[in-house]
Formats: sequence, structure tokens, C-alpha cells
Amino acid sequence: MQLYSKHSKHLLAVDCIIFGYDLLEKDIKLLLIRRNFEPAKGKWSLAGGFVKKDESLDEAACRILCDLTGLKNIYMKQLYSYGDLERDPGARVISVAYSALIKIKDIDKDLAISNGAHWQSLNRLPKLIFDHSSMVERALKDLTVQARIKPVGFELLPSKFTLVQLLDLYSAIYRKQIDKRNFRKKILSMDILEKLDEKEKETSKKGAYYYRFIKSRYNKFIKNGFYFNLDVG
Amino acid sequence: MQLYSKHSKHLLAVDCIIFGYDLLEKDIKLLLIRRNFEPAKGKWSLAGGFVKKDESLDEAACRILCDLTGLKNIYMKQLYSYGDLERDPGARVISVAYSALIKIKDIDKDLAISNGAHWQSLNRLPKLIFDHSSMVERALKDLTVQARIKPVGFELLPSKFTLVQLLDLYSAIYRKQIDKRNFRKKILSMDILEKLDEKEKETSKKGAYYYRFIKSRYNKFIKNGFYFNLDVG
DNA sequence: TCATTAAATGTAAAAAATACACTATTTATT
DNA sequence: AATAAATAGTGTATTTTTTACATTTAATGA
Repeated sequence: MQLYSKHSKHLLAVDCIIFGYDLLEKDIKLLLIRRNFEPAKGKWSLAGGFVKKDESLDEAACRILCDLTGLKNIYMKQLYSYGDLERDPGARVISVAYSALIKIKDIDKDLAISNGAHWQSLNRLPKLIFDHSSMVERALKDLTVQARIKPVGFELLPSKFTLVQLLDLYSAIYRKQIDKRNFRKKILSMDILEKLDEKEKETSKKGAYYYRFIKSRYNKFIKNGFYFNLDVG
Repeated sequence: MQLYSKHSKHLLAVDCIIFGYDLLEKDIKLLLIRRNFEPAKGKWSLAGGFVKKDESLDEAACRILCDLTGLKNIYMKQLYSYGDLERDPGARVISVAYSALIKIKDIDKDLAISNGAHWQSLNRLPKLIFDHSSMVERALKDLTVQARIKPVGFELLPSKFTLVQLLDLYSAIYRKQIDKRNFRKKILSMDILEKLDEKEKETSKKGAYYYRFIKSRYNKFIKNGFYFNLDVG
């Protein structure tokens, strides 16, 4: 290809901020990697990799997630591209950050461990290499914004969940207490959850009813001008 | 540099969505270019260029804006990176889109014209090359979101403006009519505008008072937990 | 049957958003 | 000098949304 041939070419990477939610600890976690190559070998980093000649950015992000966790068909959201000259001491690399929301139980644990991956609580993250901490910060900000205006929370929960679990998740995302009654009122009034007959009985004697997010109904409402909004507290 | 040497390198470009606001036509405009090189020579495109070896993405965006308009120190917001394999028929190019909000009168008109640049009304945009129309679409969506929650509108207006002009701008951004009284009430209650003694008298006999946006006061309020919000109608 | 534990529920008050029509100021015209 | 014309500027009542808050219910195990 002759066109554009006088212009510089660049190394291009993708880094993935992979969020999970721990139901028991009521804690948002990130899937981090102990890096096994230079530079910064042995340090904590996001899951990442170089973009290949014949794959799009989105494809690269999905490949990296899948290689690490075995997960396919997960929506990966592009967040931002990091292009500072000195961001990677190994060479000039431009990195495109993607985020994913997954259910911790869905990953192939052995595969993840063999790749040096570990879940780390957001509240006590280790120092990360390069500019990966800024990437995390941006991803977190985006998550809090998105959680307000789109039903992304459900991607972090099992398909059956209780309203208490949903509230705890939102408390973890917003990092503040939320009024139980107002929260239930609000989420139920949207009419996008289905109450199941089954109860979750591990955490209480009374037990809490399970609910399911009905995506098809949500999509129908959206078409009719409905806006998801979970401003609380 | 030996590290990473086995990985592919990519052409990397920046494309700029440059917004302006025409006070008289009450119309948002984009600064578009008649492209003067192959492929797609002679077609309409965004202002763009390749990222150089020794410049960051932000620097590349600023350089491209400055080369075209003479403008320096304009905030350019990175929006999204486009990496589909076939997006540019000339070669595989990854492009990072940036947007800028500028005052039409501030640009170096001769420089812009000599570069093939023209202001085009958003309401009748020509067909753009490659995926540039998607870039514009994303930028517009971002503008409408940002205009609600941040005082970005003022970047499109002269430093002195009337409340009628401000309202017209927001009507153009939101693409809907806005109640005059409620709008004035809301923006004035934020206490971030200063009323000047001077009146604008071109458009009416009575004349409308000029106002100024007081950025320093806005910044102070923000520190105290104030949120700009211009939901209207 | 009583104590324990967490789930589930409703209402009143406050705040925010909305709808809406007339008066004020200046200039140009007769 | 009076009047017409044109846009700027203003206030209130109603509706909707948000917030604050305490008791009852269901199940289990002692």
C-alpha cells in the first residue's frame, strides 16, 4: 500500500478494566494481572495486549478478555485512548482502554489463574503500572454515571437477584447509603423486574424474593421514550 | 528499542469535530474540509491528520486545529477511537476523534479558507468520507449531554451575550423550544452570570442586556458541591 | 411460644419542574 | 406629539418528583 506511506506507525494496545461484583463481600472488584514480561515484570497491571494487524479495536478487546477468562460475547465499552509519549517506558505505545462488567462466577477460574489474574477489591487496589490507575479511575467514573442512566448493574449480578442485593450493589457503586424504601419504590415503578416465586434464604430467616431483569421489556420501554434513571439519596 | 518489537505497528490519525455557533442564523455549524489528497480527494471530510512519532494524541489534535484555524489553547475533548479494518480505503488507519467548541469569529479566516475549510450548518451537512458521519453523530450526542451538565455553551458564544442568545443556542443544541421564563429563572438562579450595563441593540428596539459567564465563580461553586444542570422543557 | 433476624411496606412534607400571558422599553412612523 | 411595532423582561399557581422516616411481617431456632 503506497498511500500514507510517509507517515509514522505506532504500537497500539488495548487495556481492559474488568469489573466484577462480590455478592458476599458487597464489594466491586477488578480483575488484575501480575505482568509476566518486561518492562515492569511482576507488577500489577490491567489485562492488556497489542492490537494485531487484522483485528479491530473492539475485536482486540474481546480477544484479550476471552483469552484471560474464557468469556465470549461480553459487551466491552471503549472508554478512552491514552497516547502520552512516556506512558510506557518500554516503547511508545498508544493504548485504548475498554471496560467490561462481568459476573465473577462466569469466568474460567483455572484459565484466569494460569494467566496470573486475580480479583482485587476496589477499596484496596495495589499500585498499577504505567497509567493504568488513571484508566481505572476513568472507568469507575464512567460506571457510576452509566449505572444511573442505564441498567448496567444487572450485568454484575447473577440473573436471579434479590432487591437487597441490587441495593447493596448500587450502594457499592455510588459509595453511599441508599434509602431502602425509596430505592425499592423507584426500581419497581420502572416495571422492568419480574418477581419470582423463589426466595433467597442464605442471608435471612424470612428470605428475600428473587427478581429477574426483563431486558425485552426494558427495550420496549426505551423505544417509547422511557429513560432509566436511578438517582437515589 | 527491542521491547515489543514483534508486534504490529499502525497508522494513527486524529479527526476533529469543530463546532461553531452562528448567532444570526441561530444555527450550529461544523468546520469541514474539502479533502485535497487521495483517497477521496475532493470529498467533504473532518479536519484530520496523522499522529507523529513524537507527539501525544492531544498534541496532534491541537496541532491540527491550529494549522487549520490559527487557534491555540482551545480545549479539545477526546471522544472515541475508530479502529475498524476497512474504515479508510487507503490503508488501515486507526483514528481518534476529538471535538472542539470555538467561536466562529476567532478563527483565522484566510488560513482556514486556504486549507479548504468551510462552515456547514448541522441541518444540512454534506455526505462525509469514511466513518466521519458517525464521528459527527457521536460528537453531537456528547455535546447535548455535556451542555446539560457543564457550562460548555459559553465556549460557543462571544464573551458578552444576551440571555436571548443563550436561549437560542440551547434551543439549537437540544433541537427543541425552551420556555423563556423558566430558562432565565434557571440560569440566573445559578448565579454564574454577570449582568453588564451594556445592551445589545441590533435585534430589537428595546435592546437586551449583555451578560458574561464568570468562570471563576462557577469553579468556586463546583468545589462546594454545586452541579450545573440545565434540563429544560 | 418466644426471641431473633432481616425483608417488606406507605405516607406526609419539601423541593423541583412545568405551564402560562401580560407589561416594559425603545425606535420609527405619521 | 401620539401611536404603532417589535422584542425584552417578568411572577405565580399547579403538578410532579424527591426525600425523610418507623413499623409490621415471615421464618427459624432456642
